[in-house]
Amino acid sequence: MPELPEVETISRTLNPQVQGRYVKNIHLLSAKTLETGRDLLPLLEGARIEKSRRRAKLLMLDVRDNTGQPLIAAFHLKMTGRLFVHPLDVEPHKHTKITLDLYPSASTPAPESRLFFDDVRTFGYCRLMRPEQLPEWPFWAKLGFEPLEHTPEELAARLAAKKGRIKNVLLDQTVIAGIGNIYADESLFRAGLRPDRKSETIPAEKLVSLAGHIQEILQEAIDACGSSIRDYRDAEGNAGAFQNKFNVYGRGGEACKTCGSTLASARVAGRGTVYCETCQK
DNA sequence: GTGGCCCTGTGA
DNA sequence: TCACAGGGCCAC
Repeated sequence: MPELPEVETISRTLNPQVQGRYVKNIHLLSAKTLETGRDLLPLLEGARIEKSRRRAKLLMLDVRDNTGQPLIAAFHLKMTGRLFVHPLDVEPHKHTKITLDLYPSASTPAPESRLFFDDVRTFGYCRLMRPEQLPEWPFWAKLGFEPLEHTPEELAARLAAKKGRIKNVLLDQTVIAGIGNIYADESLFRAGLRPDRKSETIPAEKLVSLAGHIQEILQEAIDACGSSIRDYRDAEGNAGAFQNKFNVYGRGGEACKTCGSTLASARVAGRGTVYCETCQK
């Protein structure tokens, strides 16, 4: 469930709790959660976390390993992944995949807190890599534009270059990165476009308008600290508030907030999709 | 382009 | 009991 605004919120709330901390006592409770970098794991013991950041839906930890070399831990939370910093008396549970202790300095004898990676559905993963290995990761290499770091015109040009149903295009991470099911549906509603409308039938200016709505909605969601449907929480355990502003997502069969007609439910791009047949053409 | 798969919890 | 939640990947 975490999409761009949720991962951005997690990164922002996680950063003050991990920045400059030293890592020890790493516990990998689920071997498959660490997709790559098993060989690099010993270098994390005593490593220093430089900062947390986000690219697409990936939460990235920039680390300096115990030999002083840069290392990257990239987490994909998929649907139910969570990153938390807990007090030391919190124990790992059934769905805890990774824990590591955080020390305020290299010489401090006792840890101050513990970072948890929990994931009920176990689709989430962590990849431990050298920075120079990032381009060799196909998913990373193919990631499209960051939607908030380009103009609507630039985003629209990307959208125009990809044929097919517009919702499929929005969910394609190689076109624009970071949009998931929620923000795809919400953006299309604001832009007045049906999710199954073919992108090649949409006029250029309408795609620019859609791109503007995508930026607007992602920014509003970041300002609201994301959307909490059931699982999502930020790194401090707080729920987001943007779910209260949904126009369509999760509202199939309810009244359109604009025109009052009953919102339609469908399957587009293999995902549950809600839209208004009156407002979206 | 579409649908199955990974996986668990939830709600009808 | 079973459909559904769905990101990304893979086979068809």
